[in-house]
Amino acid sequence: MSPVAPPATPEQRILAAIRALPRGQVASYGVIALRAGLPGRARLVARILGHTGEAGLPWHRVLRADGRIAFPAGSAGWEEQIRRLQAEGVQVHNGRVRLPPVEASLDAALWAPR
DNA sequence: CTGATGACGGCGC
DNA sequence: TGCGCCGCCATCA
Repeated sequence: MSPVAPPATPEQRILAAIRALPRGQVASYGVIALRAGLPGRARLVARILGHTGEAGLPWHRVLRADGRIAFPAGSAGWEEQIRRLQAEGVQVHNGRVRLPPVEASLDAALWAPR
């Protein structure tokens, strides 16, 4: 591997972070942004998801910070995401998922000044 | 350049 | 838990 920092555009790193989500595990937009090295860029993650048409991308494992589906309740995307999550064994109640608490270190990183 | 928009997020009530 | 307000960012009209 090259000893230098990974090239990758922000978009590439975000997509990589999403692909890295194990089956049956979920994460918020903010956490994905953190893992991509882009603290506070949750909205960028959302835009990428809506724009990319990459096949096989586990987009359904990305939820809002409060554990709810980002799509409007009742919409086609909303139902599709719930279906996919439940197919992986994720418990979804009324469009909401129990997210594991964010670690203090990540919490600090999120609030750290840029 | 200005204002609106969105698969967001934190905070207050 | 629910709802509204505001901040932040990239894109678009």
